[in-house]
Amino acid sequence: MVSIKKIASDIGVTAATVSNALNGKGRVSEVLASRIRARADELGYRPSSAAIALKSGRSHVLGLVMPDLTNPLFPHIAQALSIAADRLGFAILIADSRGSVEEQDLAISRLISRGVDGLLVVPQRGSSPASPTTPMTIINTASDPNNSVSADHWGGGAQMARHITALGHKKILIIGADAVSEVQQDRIAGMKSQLPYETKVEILWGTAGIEQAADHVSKGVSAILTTSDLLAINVHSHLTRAGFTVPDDVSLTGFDDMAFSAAMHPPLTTIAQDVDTLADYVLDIITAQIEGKASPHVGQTIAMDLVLRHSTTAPRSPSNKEPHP
Amino acid sequence: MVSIKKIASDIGVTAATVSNALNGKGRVSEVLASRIRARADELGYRPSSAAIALKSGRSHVLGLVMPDLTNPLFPHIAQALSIAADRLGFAILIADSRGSVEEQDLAISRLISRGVDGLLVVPQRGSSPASPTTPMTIINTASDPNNSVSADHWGGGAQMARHITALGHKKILIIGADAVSEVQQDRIAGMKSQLPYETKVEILWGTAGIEQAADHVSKGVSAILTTSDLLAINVHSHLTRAGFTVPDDVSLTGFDDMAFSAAMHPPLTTIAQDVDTLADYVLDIITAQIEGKASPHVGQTIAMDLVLRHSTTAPRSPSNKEPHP
DNA sequence: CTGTTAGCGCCTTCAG
DNA sequence: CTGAAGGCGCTAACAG
Repeated sequence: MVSIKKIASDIGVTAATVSNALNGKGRVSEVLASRIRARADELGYRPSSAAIALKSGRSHVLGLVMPDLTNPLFPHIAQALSIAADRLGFAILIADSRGSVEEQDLAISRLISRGVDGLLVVPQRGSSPASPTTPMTIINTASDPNNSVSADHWGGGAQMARHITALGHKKILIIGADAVSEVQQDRIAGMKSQLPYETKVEILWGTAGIEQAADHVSKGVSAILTTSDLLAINVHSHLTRAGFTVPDDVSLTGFDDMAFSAAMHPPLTTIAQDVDTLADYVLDIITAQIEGKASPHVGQTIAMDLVLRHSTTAPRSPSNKEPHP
Repeated sequence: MVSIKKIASDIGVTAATVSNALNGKGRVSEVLASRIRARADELGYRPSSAAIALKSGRSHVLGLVMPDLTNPLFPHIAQALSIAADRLGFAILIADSRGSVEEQDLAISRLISRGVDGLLVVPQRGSSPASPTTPMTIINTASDPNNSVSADHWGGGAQMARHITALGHKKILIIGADAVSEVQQDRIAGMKSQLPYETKVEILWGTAGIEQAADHVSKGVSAILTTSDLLAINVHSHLTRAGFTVPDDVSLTGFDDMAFSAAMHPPLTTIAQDVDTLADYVLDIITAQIEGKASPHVGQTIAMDLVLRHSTTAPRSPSNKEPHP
C-alpha cells in the first residue's frame, strides 16, 4: 500500500504538502501539485480509509439490517440503497437478523462495533430496535411509532380494495401471512377501509388461509386479496388444484410485484413499491441524522403503485349486477 | 466514543496496560485486569475498528460484488455468506455491478479503496475481473478458468437430464435465458451429456425460446428443460395459454429452486444449490488467500440437488414405450 | 508486573 | 507557498 509519505519522499516534500495538493486545498503551487498528482497515480495511490476514519471519526459506512435476507424484497431494497448510498459516498454493510430479535440486536451491536456511521433497519416483526448512540433509521410502516420512512402500505391496500370493488366484487376474502407483521396489518387495514359497508369480508391468516381459500370460493367469494405475491401464487396453486380458474372463477391479487408475478399465468395484479424513492428518502434521513440535522422526509410515506395485470376481472353472476363489455 | 485512554486515566494506568488487560495478554495482574474490565463495560467500551484496521492493516471486511442484486439467487448467497463471514469475524460490504463490466470494475475499485481484505465476486457474464493487489475469489462455474469455487452447474444439468430420460422422454427442448452466461452454458452442456444418442434435442434462447415453446410441444416435444425457475414459470405461462397442461402434456423443469417454485401449480421440479457449503468454501478460500496460504477448496465444485416435484412425469404415448403404473 | 515510546496514514493547526 | 508538529485509538517493542 502506497501512502502519502512515499509520494512525499519521492518528490522531496512533506506529507502535509502532498495531502494539501491531493485535496486541492489550493495551498500548493500548481506545478508542484500536478507533479504530486502525477506521481500519485503512477503509484496507484489510494487514501487509506482506515486512517481517514480514525482521524475524522466517520467511516462513511452504513449498516443495513434486514429481518431475513431471503425476503424477496431484500434484493430490490439492497440494490436501490447501495446505489443511492455510493452516490453519496457511503458503502453498505449487510447483516441478517435471522428471524429473531436477539439476532437483530446482535447484528446491530456488531455493526456499531464496526464503526458504522448509521444504521438502516427493517425491523423484525413486532420489534422496536433502538440505539442510544448511533443514528438509526427504521423502515417499516406508518403505524409503527418508530418508523422513519416507508412505503404507504395502507394506501396500497386501499388502492387494491378500490380496484376490486370497482370491478363489482361484493364477497371478498383477505389472506395475510402473519398477523404480527405491522406491514401486513397496515396493508389489510387499508383494504378494509375502502370496502363499502355491504361487502362481506373475511380475513384469514397463514397456511389456514391458503388451505381454506378454495372452500370460500365455493361459498361465493369472488375475489381474494393477499398481502404478498408469494402468498398469492400459493393460493393460486390451491385454487387450480380445486378446479377453480383465475380470474374467471375468482379474482386474485398479490403485493410487492416480485419478478415471477409478471411471468405466472395469469400475470398477477399486484402493488409495487417505489424502492428508488424509498432509498433516496432513507439516505436523506440517515445522512441528516448523522450530521445532526433534521430531514424533511422523516415520517413520510411513499405511494405504492397498482400494477394491473390479468388476475382480476369483474365477478360472474350473480353478484355482478352491472353489465360489462 | 469511549477510548482505551479514558479507561486508563480513570483507573490511573496507561493505555498500553488497559490494552493488555483487555486483550488478555497476561502481562497484567488479575486484580488490576478485572478492575479494568469492570470499568470498560461500565463505560460501554468498544474498540475502535478504524484504529485496529490502521494499526494492523486488516479491516476484517470483505467486499461482495454481484452482477445484479436483483438476481433471485443473491439473497441466498448473501445470507449464507454473511452468516459464514461473521462466524469468522468478517463483515460484508455489498456492491452491485449493475449489469455492466465497467460498473463491475468500478465497484471492485471502490471496494478496494474502502480497504477490504478480500473480494468475493460473482462475475458479470463473460467477464474476468482481476485484481493485482487484493485477494479475490471468483464464484462462477467450472468452465471459467478463473473460477475459484462454484456449484456444479454441469452436474446439475446432468442430473436433470438423467431424470428426464429415466422418465422416458425422447424429444426434448432446452431453453436458456442468455447464451453468453457461462453458468447456463455449463448447465446445458451437462444436460446434453446425459441424453442418449437417439433423443432429439433442440436448444433455444431467451424470449424466442419462451414464445416458441408451445409450438415445439405441438410438434412432439414431451419435456422442456430450462436453465432457471423464472424461465420455467414464464414458459409455463405460455404453455397453459396455448392450452397445454404441465406435466400431462409436457414435463417442465427449472433451476435454482426459488421460493415460488414450490408454491406454483404444479410445483416445479428443479435443481437446488447448496449455498451454505458454497459460502463455507468461499470463506475458506478467501481467508486462506488473505493469509497467503492455499486452500484445499480452490477449484472445487459443489454438488447440486435434484428437487423432485410435480412438473415432470413420464411422457404420454407414443414416445413412451414402457408401461408405467 | 507495569510504563514509556513509537508509529500505523492522514489531516489540521501553526510557523516559517 | 511549504514545513513541522501533533494527535485520532490502538498495540508491539522495549524499558523499568
